[in-house]
Amino acid sequence: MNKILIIEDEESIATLIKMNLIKAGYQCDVAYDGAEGADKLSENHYDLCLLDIMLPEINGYELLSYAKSLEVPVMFVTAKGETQDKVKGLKAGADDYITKPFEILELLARVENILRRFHKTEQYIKILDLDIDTVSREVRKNGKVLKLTYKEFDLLLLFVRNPETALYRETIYEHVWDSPYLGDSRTVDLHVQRLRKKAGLEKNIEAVYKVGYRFRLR
Amino acid sequence: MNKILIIEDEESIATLIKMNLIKAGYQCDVAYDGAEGADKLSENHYDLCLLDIMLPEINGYELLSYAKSLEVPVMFVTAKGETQDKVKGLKAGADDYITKPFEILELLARVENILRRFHKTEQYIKILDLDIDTVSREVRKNGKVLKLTYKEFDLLLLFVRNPETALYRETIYEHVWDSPYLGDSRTVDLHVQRLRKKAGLEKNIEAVYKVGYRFRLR
DNA sequence: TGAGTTTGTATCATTTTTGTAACAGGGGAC
DNA sequence: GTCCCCTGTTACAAAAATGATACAAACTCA
Repeated sequence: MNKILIIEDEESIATLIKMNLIKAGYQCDVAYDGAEGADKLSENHYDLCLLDIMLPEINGYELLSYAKSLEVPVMFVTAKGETQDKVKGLKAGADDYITKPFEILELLARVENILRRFHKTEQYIKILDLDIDTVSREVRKNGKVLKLTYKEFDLLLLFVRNPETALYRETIYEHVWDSPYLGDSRTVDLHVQRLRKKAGLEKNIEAVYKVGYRFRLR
Repeated sequence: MNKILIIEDEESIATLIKMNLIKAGYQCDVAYDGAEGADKLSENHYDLCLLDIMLPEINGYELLSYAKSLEVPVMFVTAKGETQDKVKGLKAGADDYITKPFEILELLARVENILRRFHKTEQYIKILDLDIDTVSREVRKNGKVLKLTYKEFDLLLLFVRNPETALYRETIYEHVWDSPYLGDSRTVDLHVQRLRKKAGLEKNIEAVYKVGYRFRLR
């Protein structure tokens, strides 16, 4: 699961980006100023940082070098016409930049591109006898398309991106349902059963007693 | 089929790039110096030009402006450490750059990215049994002109430019209506129905439950 | 101005997804 | 070995999403 930090002081833009990234299957945090951004960077591991150059308090370049020191790839988000900033940003080591206003499709393409470059994500995932296309949201097993529902697909993605990992129900719920887990619900279990059955993963998704489930590759 | 011109004097590198691009499904020409490059650019239409900066005879920047005048996207190929060149290249209008030595996967990703970005300005698109002229905004199906409305045309364009992709309603709305999607509106759906009917794409535009729609080529 | 288009909302029918409940069975803890 | 909690399974009903149709507002073009 890829985690992206958005550092952007304009709330509407931050929200727009966040919504779209979440839809595309990423996990997102937002920081509204440089200080908050630096805090979040130090507290969590992120796979990518979208960074607005013009920020209150700490400016973008300082944050850039901080992120780089943590080996987090950075994509600059610049306002239109600030060509000098683009150049400066690239010199300073940003991995990409995008100019506001931008097409959401372009943003997604660039995000994917960066993550792919840093070997974090792929459009196609081949695992066991499954071929997963994360862009078309299709899964094939031995060439035959599986009819997975929205949640089943997200659940499968979580498993294949975290193989051999004991995933807590809480973790699963929060990733797939994107809302806090209130405990005491069989929802996750039921979806796991359905996924197991549809994808023929009875042997590969195993229950971990009192924890949740684990995806086995063997 | 996308056609790519590689202008590169080092034969081993040119061959390596060519081989990989062909394998990835592109059609390739190679020019070994600037003069040959300029000739080929004038003789054929290319969708992308990969351009080495350090060339005998004509240097990369002159070729860049020539390619730009023909509206051919250009990606600079620079040797490592030539940071100044990167900056200069971007300023001069290159659409992307890549540093030697590079990962083939990265090259392919970047090529794809550029083509995706520029595909949007292609005048003629032939797909399935449709002929689309993006300038006159006319669509023919088996030679017969379809009477599409403004929004229907934009919607069709979005689909044909993103085939086999699960497009979210948000994405569709923001692209075609060019304003933020506020959720909970059947507008996109309705336009999809109309487009399906008028263009006879009932089989090709399929609903992706809880997501939006997907354009199928098969 | 007025007829014809285009566009978006509202409504209803149908299909699909999702989550709760209830019960059965099995694996740990002791 | 026994008991109990946890997980597997099935059924069902609520909720949500999509397709289809009708209609009204907005816009176009003569």
